[in-house]
Amino acid sequence: MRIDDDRTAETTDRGAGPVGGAPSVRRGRPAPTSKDVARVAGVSQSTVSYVMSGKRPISEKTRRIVLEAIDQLTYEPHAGARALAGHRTNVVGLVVPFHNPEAASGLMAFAEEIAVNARDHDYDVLMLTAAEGPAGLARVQRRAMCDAVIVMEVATDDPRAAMARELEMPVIFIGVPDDHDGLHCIDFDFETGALLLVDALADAGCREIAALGWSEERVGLGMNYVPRFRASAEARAAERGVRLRWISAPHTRAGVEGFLDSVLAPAGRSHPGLLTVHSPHDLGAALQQRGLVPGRDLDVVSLCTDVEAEAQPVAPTAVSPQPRDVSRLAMGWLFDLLDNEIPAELRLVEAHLTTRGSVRPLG
Amino acid sequence: MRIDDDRTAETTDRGAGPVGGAPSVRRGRPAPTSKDVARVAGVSQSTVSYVMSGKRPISEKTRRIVLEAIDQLTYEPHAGARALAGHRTNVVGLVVPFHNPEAASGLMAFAEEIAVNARDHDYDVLMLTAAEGPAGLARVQRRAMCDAVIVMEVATDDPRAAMARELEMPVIFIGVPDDHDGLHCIDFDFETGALLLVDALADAGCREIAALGWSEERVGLGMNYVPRFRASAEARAAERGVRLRWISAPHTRAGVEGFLDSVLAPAGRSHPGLLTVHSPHDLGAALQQRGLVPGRDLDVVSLCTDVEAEAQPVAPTAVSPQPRDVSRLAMGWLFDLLDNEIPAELRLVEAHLTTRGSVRPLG
DNA sequence: CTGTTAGCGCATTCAT
DNA sequence: ATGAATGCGCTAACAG
Repeated sequence: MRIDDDRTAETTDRGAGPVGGAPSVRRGRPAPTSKDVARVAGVSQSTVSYVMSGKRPISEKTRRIVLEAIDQLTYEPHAGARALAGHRTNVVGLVVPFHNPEAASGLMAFAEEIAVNARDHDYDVLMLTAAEGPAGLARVQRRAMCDAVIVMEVATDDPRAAMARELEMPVIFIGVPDDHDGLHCIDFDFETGALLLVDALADAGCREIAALGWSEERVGLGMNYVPRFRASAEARAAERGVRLRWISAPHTRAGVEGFLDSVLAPAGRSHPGLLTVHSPHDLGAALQQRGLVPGRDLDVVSLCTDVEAEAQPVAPTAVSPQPRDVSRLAMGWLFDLLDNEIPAELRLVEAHLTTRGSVRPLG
Repeated sequence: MRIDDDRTAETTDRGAGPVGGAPSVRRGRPAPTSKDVARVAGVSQSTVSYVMSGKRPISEKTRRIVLEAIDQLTYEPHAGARALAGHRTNVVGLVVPFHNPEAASGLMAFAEEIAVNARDHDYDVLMLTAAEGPAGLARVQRRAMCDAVIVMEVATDDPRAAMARELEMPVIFIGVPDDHDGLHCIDFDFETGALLLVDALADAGCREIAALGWSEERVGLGMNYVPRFRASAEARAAERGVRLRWISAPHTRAGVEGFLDSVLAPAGRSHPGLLTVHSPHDLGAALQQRGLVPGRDLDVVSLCTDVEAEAQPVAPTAVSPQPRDVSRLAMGWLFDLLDNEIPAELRLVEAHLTTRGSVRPLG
């Protein structure tokens, strides 16, 4: 049986470090535990726990004393112990996609937003890679490494969808798999975004639209937003009696040039319209080289973030997929999901058109 | 006192799921524990533990039986429990920098390489943000959330350096703070890289070099590699009797154009040399627009990855900072550090010049 | 309102 | 070569 504490009841020697800029970590000393806090505060260990969790009423007086002791010892709870006893890790898993230079910037924005939101709720982020596939999700659940997972860059036919249905823990997909029944999915409303962009060109009088879509690689990986956007754009173009053409290899210099050759060469063609996705860097230069100015010689609209738009020589009228909004909402949903039972659902972030003068007003 | 097990000694009902594609996670059932494995295998719990850790000799026979039970139950150890009892989390922290579109691609490559290496050692990656500053390092240590941390995008005068010295846990800096005494730092050898690039131009007969460096933002943040590279390049240029000029705002279109105007306008100037860092996308287009071809009308060398180099209209002779090599080596060092006491040290990854024909052979 | 107690699932020290 | 017993630091149920 235990003979009680090995540590004596001194309340002073574990106090603050050297005067003036005491380091918040002291070498050699083991990290203080809630028992240490309890001793310093002169209360029981469970009281310390309850002060931290707020799961039962505590008198204002003891509350203050305990918080003071916590502060004095710079105590922080042992994550593993807490997870073991409390069945909660305070960690969310984030499955990041395979490296993709084209989309890297957007992905980092996503990830950062998620990490910051997590910290706001005293959560941390475990970085999982797409390389682990569905098995990765099962692994982190069985090891109890996180309370929920966010999956980015979902494919139309994504094997992680089936796995997510088997898991106990909440999984939020950023993107919409074909069969998203029973899944919690959130994404930008690419369908409406496509409508807005096609309409912007059609309203300006364009009879013909050339679209520079996602890279071949993205398409090949079956990214869910590609068909969502394309199908919607095509449907609307048909409705408006506009011809819509998709360009292959849109993100190579040759692709851009070839496109310009074929579409714009017959000078005087009526109202050529350009719809770009994440405007390829070369496009601005290519147009410029041909003396073509968006909003004067042709109409250009784009699906891209505001930052990307403003970076163009001529900022295009655009619809932003709002990566930060999407991840912020995803996190809000996730935290809701952790405490409450919420039925599976598909949530879409509203699309808006930002007019920027790359489209000629119909005159 | 404990009345022993609540679970009966059946060894069959927790077996594999439905025949043919049994899901590896079964809803409703609690995750199996090492005790479950022990019961199924007919051994003690500690034996299961020792089979997994290999920390004491186990007969081949029981070893096999235990592994079989583990497999059958798809058992995985509870991360929190393991961390609590074993004082090891099997997690490495990774501090990712503030969002920076310019460098996002490289950072994702870093992160992916680190994550993959971690998984190879049965480690996971906790994503920390630079926003937490030095306090973030202290926090994850006190909470026992990881066994070591890797810090990316280190500043010349980085507050995390001081914190790292206080910590018990290993911290590896990717980058070299000014005062790196007592720190474990690893990075690409930017100094030698600069020498190689300046030499390449000087050897080709350039008397004048214009350098397009990092963005103002990077410089403003005090990124350690900026002065390391610049100082070394300047020193070598002086040695070689070459004039070296740094261009401000190198990553704006105006910056690039302004630079070309001032340096190249006086046609026939002797051997203009260009040294670029992460070639701005616009540079290729800008040169092309002026009818200038690297390797014919001027000499261009670059500090950029092979991928970035090959993406240019004319692939430049270049030195690659080898992000993947650096992170792989960092992880190797880290795992070494976890088991062995290794003195602090600065490790540099060797620089190599890859000749690609953007420099005219001296004739 | 607060203290006492029993595990959470594992690693590890004793025993054999 | 194996088993039994202990405790890591915490949460939550139980007892006042």
